[in-house]
Amino acid sequence: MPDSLATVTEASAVRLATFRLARRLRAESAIDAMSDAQFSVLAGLRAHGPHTLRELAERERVSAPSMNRTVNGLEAAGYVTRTTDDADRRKVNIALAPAGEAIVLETVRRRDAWLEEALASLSDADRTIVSRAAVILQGLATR
Amino acid sequence: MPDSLATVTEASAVRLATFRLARRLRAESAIDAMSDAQFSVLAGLRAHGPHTLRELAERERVSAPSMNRTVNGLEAAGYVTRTTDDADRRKVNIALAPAGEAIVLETVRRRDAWLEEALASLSDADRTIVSRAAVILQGLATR
DNA sequence: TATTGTTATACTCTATAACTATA
DNA sequence: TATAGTTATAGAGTATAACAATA
Repeated sequence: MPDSLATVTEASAVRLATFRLARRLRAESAIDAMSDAQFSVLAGLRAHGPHTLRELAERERVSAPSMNRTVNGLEAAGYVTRTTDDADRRKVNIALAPAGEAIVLETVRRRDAWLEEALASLSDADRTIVSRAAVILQGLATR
Repeated sequence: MPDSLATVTEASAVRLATFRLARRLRAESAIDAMSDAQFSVLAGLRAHGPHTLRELAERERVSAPSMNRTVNGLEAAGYVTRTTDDADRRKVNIALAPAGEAIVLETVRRRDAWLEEALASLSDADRTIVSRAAVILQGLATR
């Protein structure tokens, strides 16, 4: 029943706008060869500092073996470093390498540049609405 | 808008809110076993009707062989149907099966239910801001 | 014995190259 | 010859089960 698609509720309008904008922003990246999974790990390390493998796996809601593979790729590319923990030698500390930080910063710069240009096309009133909504929506997502 | 520092901050806030909300909403799904790639195809068929393989691949910005595999899985699960086009027998029409439509509707229902509850916690003024922002942001994402 | 990380194995999604069937 | 779809092959990300090292 295609007619039901015309009935756009407030919630579905927010859902559609969120997914479409996220998809558009995700396309702006410093490196085509970098997967979402890899970038998410780099961004997590940039925002929250070094993690053990287990901590990274939990943050990304992924299994430890899966995270191990992703970290293997990032390490091979020189984006992260792996060092055994001195206090507990079972643990491995995974930290952002300079090349990894550069990727995060450049990707964020590109995404914000795209958004900046898009926002510049709006009226002052619309920009104010978007700015306020960003604060409100972030509160909803993290409550 | 001359203040470029304020502009960057505004863009960053929109970017973070968008990614966090999208991630939170994506977690609400009818079936754990369904991947994002599979669900995106079903949602596209639901919104825009039957597609050829090539059309689906272009819509999802994926190669034809990759889409062929995804469609194979969806067909094996009974979520889509494949029928040879009568007018041009090289083409295959891929359409949403009832079971596939049920998955889309249930996932959308869960996501909107989560969002409705979240929006219900807001003041009327904040809700109005979010509703108006949804329209504005969707315009930006699809321009 | 419990925890941390890794390896073994398998399935999905991604790609490019090459093939078949049809126009 | 050109187009639509599929198959062949390979790499990355996902999982669970099993293992080694360490606490």
